[in-house]
Amino acid sequence: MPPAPTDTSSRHAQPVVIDLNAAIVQVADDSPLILVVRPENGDADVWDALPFGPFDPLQHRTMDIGLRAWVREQTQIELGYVEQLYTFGDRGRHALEKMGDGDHIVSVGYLALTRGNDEHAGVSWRDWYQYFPWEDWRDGRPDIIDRVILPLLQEWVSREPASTNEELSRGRRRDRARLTFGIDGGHWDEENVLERFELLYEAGLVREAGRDGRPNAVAHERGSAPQLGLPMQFDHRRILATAMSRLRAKLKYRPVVFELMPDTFTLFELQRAGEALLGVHVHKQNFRRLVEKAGLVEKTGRMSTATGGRPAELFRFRREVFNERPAPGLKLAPSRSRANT
Amino acid sequence: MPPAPTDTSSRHAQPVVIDLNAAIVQVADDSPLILVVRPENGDADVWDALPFGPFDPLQHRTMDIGLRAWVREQTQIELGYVEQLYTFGDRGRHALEKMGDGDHIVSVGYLALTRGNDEHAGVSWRDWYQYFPWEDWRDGRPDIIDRVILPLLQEWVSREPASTNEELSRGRRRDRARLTFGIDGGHWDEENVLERFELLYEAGLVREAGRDGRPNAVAHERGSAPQLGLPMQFDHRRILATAMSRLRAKLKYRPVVFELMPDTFTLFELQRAGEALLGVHVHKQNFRRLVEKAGLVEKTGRMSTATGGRPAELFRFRREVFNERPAPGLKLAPSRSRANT
DNA sequence: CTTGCTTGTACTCATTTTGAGCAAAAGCAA
DNA sequence: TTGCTTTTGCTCAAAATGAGTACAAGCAAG
Repeated sequence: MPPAPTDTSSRHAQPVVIDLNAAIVQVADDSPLILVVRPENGDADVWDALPFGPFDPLQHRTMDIGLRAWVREQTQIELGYVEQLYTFGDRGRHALEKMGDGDHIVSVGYLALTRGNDEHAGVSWRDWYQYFPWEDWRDGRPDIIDRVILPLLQEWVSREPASTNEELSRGRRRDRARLTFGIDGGHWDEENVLERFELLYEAGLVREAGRDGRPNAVAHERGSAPQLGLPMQFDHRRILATAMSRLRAKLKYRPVVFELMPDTFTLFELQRAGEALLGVHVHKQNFRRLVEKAGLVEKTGRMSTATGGRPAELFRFRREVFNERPAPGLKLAPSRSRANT
Repeated sequence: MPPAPTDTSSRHAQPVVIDLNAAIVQVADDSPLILVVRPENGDADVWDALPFGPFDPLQHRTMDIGLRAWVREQTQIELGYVEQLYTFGDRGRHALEKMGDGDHIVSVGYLALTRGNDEHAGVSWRDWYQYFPWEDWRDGRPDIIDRVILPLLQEWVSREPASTNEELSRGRRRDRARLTFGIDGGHWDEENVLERFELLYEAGLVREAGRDGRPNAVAHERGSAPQLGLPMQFDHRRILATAMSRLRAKLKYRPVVFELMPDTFTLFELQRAGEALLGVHVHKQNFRRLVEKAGLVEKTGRMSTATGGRPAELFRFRREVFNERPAPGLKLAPSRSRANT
């Protein structure tokens, strides 16, 4: 077998430790829930964290296996769908407060889906919109956007440094705000969760931004820092944002919702789950047309009477789609009008 | 600032070394080229490798920066677009031949795009279809598929173990072959580069599969192992497959082709570049309708006479699209008929 | 300097897909 | 029965898509 062609002289680079972070998602009662580790003593100064654990290549052949192992240990949860998100060297630029020169940590973010699971010592499920209140448009445009975010972003836009290196960057801040938050004429794209969070971070509007020396100008001027969603430890809210973006995108071209659904469900329940994740409403009749035409579900013959109106047929996921064609997802297009729930 | 909530008792996990692997792509003369490191002495037994280098968190703040640094050093190339692909613990299951228990390597794959660049000591540009001959459908279905791959896959399908754990896995192999290679009735999806490579790997049909003890049954029975594309060192061909999949997908929803184009170009040149990457042909008139309607390009007023027929207008990329809407890509749908080139 | 060859560019047209609304069906409760 | 609620079936216009036809504009050979 051939030897490595490039010389490996610089192979004795700083050894690092690998950390696996998991955004574990569940949907219950129309709410997307995320598993977080919370301070035992209810200390409000201690922020929530995503569960994480080390990766030991000696014990586990792959990182996926390692992830499943410590999640099982820490939380008793057996993960279903698992997908790698992104790897940050030294937790990316969202560095933690201060660490010795000794331990360098590379963290790998994961998205994992699971069906209904109860709480367990030390961990709890939280609606992910508590961390991202501006991402839930199911009851119309969240007013935290107009009340808090936009004014603060305006300030940030107007503080744009006069001369920047890059020629084209004039009005760059304004453009980014318009694109990500869809203000004046722009369109809200529910997939841009990460872009929006990064914008808020750069603008110094989220609590986490205070840590790495970024001047939280706006907040300080006002004396009272606005709280834009609950903060999380390290760069965990960023990882959660990545997970949300990825999941919202994937939903549309791969049948991942079903990983979050019980065995049987009504079409409307399925729709609600999708909407919970996307944070928008879709047109009901078109939704069922889509799902049925795509052959994603099949009737069970049984009915659900818990609807409050006409009983609904219970469906189940057609696993066969995997063997038929490159399995599609729910091409959910948010409905403009809120007419048809 | 808050301390980590989960106990970090197991923090002294095996330290590892981080390797960054880059799939650096360029398009020239209708060929997608990939930068590889080749044996100095022309030794045929030494396989090509992707350029790679270590990541040292002490020297570089982020992995992207580290990547750019050693690429510049090793190859004099200044990378433009860079995107992280995937991280393998211990190079994933495609382990290298044998390594001491000491050094555990985690490798992070990257996709990078660059405009025309010349060769340089130790590295050279190769058409990526040399590694994946079955992926180029521009001159119709490549006959390596019918001549070599399908017969071998048939054998593999028929060798499917009679009783497997999973209930549903009867005929699993047949289904996978049908889905990924689009045989009998299936549809060829040019994005499934990785899935196809993994299938061939599992079936023991690529040279790399021999290394990790997988019985290369078919090849051995026949005495002459068929060569399905050029092999690469380690799991580099897998990384390249990942890069191709990602790039082919991204092309359709983000304006990444332009990272590979010269300053000005004709619409047909743009089309050829897209086709080279996708490995399929698209309908010419519809292509220009798409590109112009999407506002991706603008006229320069100048003409190109190098067309061989009527001179073509020269266009340039409209950078403003980035500031207008979530910048779109070329929703290239392969044309069924090969009528309109 | 006209004919033929090649490629660019402008339109057209049928089919599908998409977004949105109307209306009947089927349960429950007053 | 009469409302009220939700499910489900269907229609319809607008937009997007796939595939042509036709003509324009250069070059080269005769």
